Amino acid sequence: MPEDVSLATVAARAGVSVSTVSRIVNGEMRRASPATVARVLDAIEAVGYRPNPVGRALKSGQSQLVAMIAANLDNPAMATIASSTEAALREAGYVMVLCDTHDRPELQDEYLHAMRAQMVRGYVLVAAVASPGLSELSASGAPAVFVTRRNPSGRGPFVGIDDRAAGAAVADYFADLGRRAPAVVFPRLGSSASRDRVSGFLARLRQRGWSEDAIIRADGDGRSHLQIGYDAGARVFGGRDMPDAILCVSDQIAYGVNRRARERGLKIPGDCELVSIDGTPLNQWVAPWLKSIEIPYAVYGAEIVAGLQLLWRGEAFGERLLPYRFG
Amino acid sequence: MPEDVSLATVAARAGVSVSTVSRIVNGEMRRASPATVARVLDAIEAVGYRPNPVGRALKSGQSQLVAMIAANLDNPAMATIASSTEAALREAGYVMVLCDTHDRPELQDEYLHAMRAQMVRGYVLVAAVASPGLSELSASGAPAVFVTRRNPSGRGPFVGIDDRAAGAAVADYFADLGRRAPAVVFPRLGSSASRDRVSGFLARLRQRGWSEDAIIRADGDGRSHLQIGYDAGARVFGGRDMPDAILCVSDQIAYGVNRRARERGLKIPGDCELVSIDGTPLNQWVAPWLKSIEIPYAVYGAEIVAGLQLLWRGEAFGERLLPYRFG
DNA sequence: GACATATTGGCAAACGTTTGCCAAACTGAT
DNA sequence: ATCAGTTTGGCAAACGTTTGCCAATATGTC
Repeated sequence: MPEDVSLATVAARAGVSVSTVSRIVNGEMRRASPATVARVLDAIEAVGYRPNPVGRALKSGQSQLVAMIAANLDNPAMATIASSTEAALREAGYVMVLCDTHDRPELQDEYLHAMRAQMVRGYVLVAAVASPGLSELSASGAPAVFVTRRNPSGRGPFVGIDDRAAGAAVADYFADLGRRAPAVVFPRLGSSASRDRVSGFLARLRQRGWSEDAIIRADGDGRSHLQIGYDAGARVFGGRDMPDAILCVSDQIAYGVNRRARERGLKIPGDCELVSIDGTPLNQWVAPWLKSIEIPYAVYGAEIVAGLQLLWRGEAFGERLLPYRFG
Repeated sequence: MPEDVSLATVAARAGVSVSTVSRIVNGEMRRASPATVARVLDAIEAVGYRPNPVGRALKSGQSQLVAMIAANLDNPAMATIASSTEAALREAGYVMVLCDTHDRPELQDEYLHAMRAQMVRGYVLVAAVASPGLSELSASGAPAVFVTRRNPSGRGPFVGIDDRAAGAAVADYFADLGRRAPAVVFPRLGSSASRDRVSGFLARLRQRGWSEDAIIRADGDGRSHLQIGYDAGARVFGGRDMPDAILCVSDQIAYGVNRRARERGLKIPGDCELVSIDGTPLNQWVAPWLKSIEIPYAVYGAEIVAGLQLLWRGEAFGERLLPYRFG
């Protein structure tokens, strides 16, 4: 494998200059006679030339790299987003660099700097958290798409679902089902997504006749939604008013709540119905007791890349709310 | 944010040449007088200089990129490996590029080519599949670490567990427990890992008195272990001899088998004990009925990077078998 | 045949780095 | 004062690419 083939190799073999080869490689066919083009194409084929992305990046100031900065890859929802985005980017000729911030602002900033140094073409920020570097990024006008959570510092292109509507849909479901004591469990330090889901849920319940304090609320601390659910479950199931229906703003929170319920000997969904928002496919296998708003994470990738391409072309791209299913 | 600071910027400000700055940046302190060094360091600080990895890569022929080529990011085990590797690489000053092959050899080859073009420093191959490009890679002597599955074409540095021993441990567990009708469920097109787990399990059972055909075997097709388990479950539970203990070679297979058992009204682990090999932390939340050989995926990252660093230094690195826990 | 105008292709600079080599300046010994 | 040896620092080439500009050749018009 002679991996030292460059434009010069091809040029020498075809008996033309480097610039001519470069132009032909880049599709500028009318800058050379058909005969020359053919000769060059043959030479390219013969020596197995592939453009060097590094040389290109240096010259043009832009690499083919796209940075995905995600809060926590251990969350299956994010893993699916990463996976589908990677596929869509490859399809479009780009390469994905994956950065896991573990929800820590300093790490996020470190990555943002490192990625800028790599001259990445764009940024995909999944569940980004507020940080100085992020404000900088927003201000710089670099192509960035926010996913799941909206840009914490200012506006920015967004891919996600209508979180308020999703919350409201669950409220309707509970109400229509005749549940009397609804509850909601969410992370204390909420993202825009969590907040919107909760507020949509609460607003709709109020519309449908519940008083503010008839709705049980429980939040939890930390970055593990599993733990948040488990902790909140202790309070929810330990109080005097047992809920008969709980909205968990993520699958993982529902897993935590369910574990607590199990430990307390409660039947789910018999004693208390659980609904989550996420609906990853794994649920059908390991959590059949869980009803969910299913977010189409597997198609996020295509939407994200479409958004990036709009931004690259200088066109507007505000937000793209994807349809969810209540399954 | 003036992101056009280069060595030249610093050099101009410090009143020295570019080469001097470069040498100081790279720690060659004795090539300049202390006074100069101080001046340059100040200038670096003042203009906020950060070396440009692209220029560096072009000159040196090596980027700071490390390619992780993984078979399927939707599998939580792989997601954990990816996540921990990413953290360890960052720690060591590298940047991880993530490629998801969806278990398809052509895609794997496409990625291998693309990554070589990116002048990546090394390769991490998680559950790699045999392919022409992979043979080439092995032959080229590029730094590559194989994870979970051994190099399908030839030998190569490996990070994983002792799969045969793990299989044997489960056999011992079943035997000690007094189970009479053990079974094993595995993917038909097995990786080295699957094969070793199964053969270790079978060998130990034979040692302990089982005849070859007293052990129920069921395999399944396709790339989804969930589906494999579900399909195999139909056969296992539908046969005349009901197993009273099943080894599933992965968590996801166990999820599939369990779903089938549930649908048939079987009690797990009452009617039939399930043991899997993987033991991702999620099990404790959503699959308390499952006993597992717990593989420490979260520490794979550190091992992988340590292995890469050995390879980079030209030192030998055969294989690293990590301890597992039976929990 | 003279001239304008396309067409075709090469030269050279630039992107940010690293590094071999050479030159100046300094050190100290004679 | 001379010389050798060392320290200090710059010049310039190279990595692979892109692109503005200019030169040469070909084509067309009168």
